Amino acid sequence: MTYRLPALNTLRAFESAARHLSFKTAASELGVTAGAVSQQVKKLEASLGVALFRRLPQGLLLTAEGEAYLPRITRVFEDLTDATEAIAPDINGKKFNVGLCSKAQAVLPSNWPNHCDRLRPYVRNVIQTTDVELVRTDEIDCLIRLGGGPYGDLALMTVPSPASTAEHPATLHFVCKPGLADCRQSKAILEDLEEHAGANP
Amino acid sequence: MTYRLPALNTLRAFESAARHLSFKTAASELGVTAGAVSQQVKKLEASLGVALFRRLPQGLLLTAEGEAYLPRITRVFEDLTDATEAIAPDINGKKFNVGLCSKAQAVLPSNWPNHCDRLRPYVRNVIQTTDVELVRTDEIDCLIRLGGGPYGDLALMTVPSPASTAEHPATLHFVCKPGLADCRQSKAILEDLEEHAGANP
DNA sequence: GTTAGAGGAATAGAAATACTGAGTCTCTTG
DNA sequence: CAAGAGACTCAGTATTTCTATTCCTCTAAC
Repeated sequence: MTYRLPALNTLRAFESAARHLSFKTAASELGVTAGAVSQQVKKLEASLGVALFRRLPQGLLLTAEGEAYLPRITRVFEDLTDATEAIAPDINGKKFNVGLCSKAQAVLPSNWPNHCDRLRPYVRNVIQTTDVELVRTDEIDCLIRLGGGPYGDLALMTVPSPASTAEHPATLHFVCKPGLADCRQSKAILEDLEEHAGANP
Repeated sequence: MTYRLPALNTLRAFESAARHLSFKTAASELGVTAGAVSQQVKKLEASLGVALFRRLPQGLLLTAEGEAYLPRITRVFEDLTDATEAIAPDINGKKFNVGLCSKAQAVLPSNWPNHCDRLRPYVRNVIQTTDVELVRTDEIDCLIRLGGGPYGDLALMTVPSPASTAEHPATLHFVCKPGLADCRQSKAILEDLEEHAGANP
């Protein structure tokens, strides 16, 4: 059985762009530039011989075909994710090595991340550092700092810290590679930070 | 939602190799060399951190993981094919432009391919030619000849011709690009050739 | 109106990826 | 033992993809 299919990578660009109705947002989700997404989508449309988006000056709209295609493609990616996790659980389930700077540590519960059970499945170990380079080299999966930056090509998510005052503004920075920005581990940690930041005595 | 997935092209290599339990056969199905398939599969295994094949001197076997993965990946490709055909019927449904050499014509029903309705959905038109180059340039999708070759990088499938005798051995050659070798159109035409070759008065 | 900002399109060049082709190895077959 | 089949490796090449920049259109604010 030969499957005559569009280039598979172009489908990822379409799926993300269609969900967000924005090439720019899709680009940041995929960790590439908007131009790359635009090119991939165009290539997909050309290979299908069908327009999937309507480009309006205000932004994107899906055509009828794009509307019909999106849920099925999303479904395919979900199935693929499930199938892959079934045989290679580590691909999404691995535990994070977390970098934590001492100033950030100061605004977190003293035994973080063991203050409760929630982060246990997601965190392997925590090392004390402020070095963003360790994220780039994969020695740690994410870095939590109190302010700082900029971080260049890495993804930054912030959590307002209750330790922040008018005189001493402070925000927790969660830095990781773009590909990890939206995974379970990052989400769990961020959610926890949001809840517990400032809970320190 | 960010999907953390293996490189999608490596999945095609795996799917094909696993179905055939042969890198070489998979390679010819995909229209590349065996080395390319081998590399792609290895890359997939590395990214999953799981061995999918056992390489025995006698050939390939699937590991338990590969065994579990194959049907789900096949399913994903089928779903993808269905979804794609739903919005872009031409991707698999286009009609072939067929090249037919006069000698081959002589062993086919006189009004082929209109001798019955079966090929109507698959054939747009037929031109008389023996020029393989037209296949390479996409001016025709397949070429039917009585013997000949070799055809280099193109795919060849043969049908024994009843016109063949001990003195004059003859075989119908069906030549197309590798990617079209296993599609519906090719299958329908080949099946028909098999049935009707030699049916000419 | 004019101006600033946001988002998409187009392009050339750079970077990453995939493919080929030749040579090697092992096992099977005659 | 020789020949053949199939998989692996490696270097070089070809192709694809991405970036970075520039341009364009429309919207919104003044």
